[in-house]
Amino acid sequence: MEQKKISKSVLKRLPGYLSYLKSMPEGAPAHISATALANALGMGEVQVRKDLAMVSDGGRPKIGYLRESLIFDIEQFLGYDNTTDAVLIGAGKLGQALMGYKGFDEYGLNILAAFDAHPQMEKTEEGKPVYHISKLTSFCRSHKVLMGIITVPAESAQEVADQLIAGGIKAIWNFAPTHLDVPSNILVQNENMATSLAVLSVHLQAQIKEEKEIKEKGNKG
Amino acid sequence: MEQKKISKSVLKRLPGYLSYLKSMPEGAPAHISATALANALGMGEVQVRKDLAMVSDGGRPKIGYLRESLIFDIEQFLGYDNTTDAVLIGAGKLGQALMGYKGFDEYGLNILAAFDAHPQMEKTEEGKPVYHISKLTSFCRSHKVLMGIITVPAESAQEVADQLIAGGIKAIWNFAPTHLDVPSNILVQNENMATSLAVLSVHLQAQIKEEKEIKEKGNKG
DNA sequence: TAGATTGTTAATCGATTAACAATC
DNA sequence: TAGATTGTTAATCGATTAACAATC
Repeated sequence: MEQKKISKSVLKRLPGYLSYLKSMPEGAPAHISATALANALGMGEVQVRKDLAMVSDGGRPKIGYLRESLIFDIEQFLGYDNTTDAVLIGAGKLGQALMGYKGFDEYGLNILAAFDAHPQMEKTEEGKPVYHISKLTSFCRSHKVLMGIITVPAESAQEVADQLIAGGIKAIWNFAPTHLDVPSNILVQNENMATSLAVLSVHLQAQIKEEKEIKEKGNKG
Repeated sequence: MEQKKISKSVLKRLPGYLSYLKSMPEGAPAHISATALANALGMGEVQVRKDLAMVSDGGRPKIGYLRESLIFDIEQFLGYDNTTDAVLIGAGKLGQALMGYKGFDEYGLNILAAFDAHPQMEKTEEGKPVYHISKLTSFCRSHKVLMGIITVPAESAQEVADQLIAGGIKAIWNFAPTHLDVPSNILVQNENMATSLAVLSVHLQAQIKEEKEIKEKGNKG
């Protein structure tokens, strides 16, 4: 391995391998082949092998990869070993759901606090503080926060992004369904439900159309 | 236009255009050029033009596309005009957040009911019924539901998917962080937070490393 | 008419897949 | 040894970008 530049497509597949590997029972064999992984996840085995080559220092022919070190290598590569502090803006339902999600630990993500234009409470159920949005920029600066999670309505998202950037943030996880304008050194990762829905919707349309055609043929025949 | 087969990459960009177009104020000009759209969304103008060509029946040189009909065309293409009924399984925080999200109307998505292994309530805040999971398959069949939204923990996701498929569902929106094994005619769209987090995490790692190097250089110099 | 903008055709780029040699 | 599996090199595929002709 050792830092060939990784492509985004590969990067996006790594969490899938990781989660599958971690979900395997203790009793499972210590080694796993790319072939087995590929079959389990419904992927091509060559692709899996190439992906793994990017992060691991190799498997053994006929045996495969040591599961334990594969997990370690992927986690290390993804930076799940060192914790990232984050703030979340918008303590609505989605925001609260994210604040309450225990699983983020596993990804090295630690949400320090929530911010809201109209805080309804002082602390979330999990005991994380909820501050007024006016404190956002200074909080980010003083806590050296590098990541912001935006769960406000689309209208306020750009404004929030600007404040985050003013606070020194380098990456934004954007759940608001809108495009954010940011300097080129800031990464915006859009969690866009609309995108997924589009894919689903178009698939269903095709399905419905297909069924209708079959039915019509049946009636005529 | 007229049904050239659309690629997934194009499909995924359409909601972005749509949302931008819809967000424009009433007072804005009736026409918009691909160039303007591209600049607003930080994309290449050729790409935008090609994408629009897939769904619209053309703009006019020097003038651009009629905004109104572009919106109509994209919505039609994405099937947002006819409503899709869906069920949601897993009435936890995320599930409730999705149940309560008003914006799905806009995408033609209508969540009929929620199902849970241990229902905590009879109805959600929004008045949608919450049933025991044992009713899932028969409900899907009798209501001819085509889409299932899975917001249960990873361990139970496959089981839920199987029940959905038994109920005749054709598309699954999967929020559980796990791979689902399904027949090839069923579409699974994974809403995978882990994927996004991986991208963000790797970006931040690179940022941190870069900063450290600059600082070290500064100290030496 | 001149020029902005469209749509198309060709060139480039990147990612996936196939073929094959290396190895335990 | 034989064969499963790895890793690499080459071929294919698809998507993006560039160049350019058409048009209002």
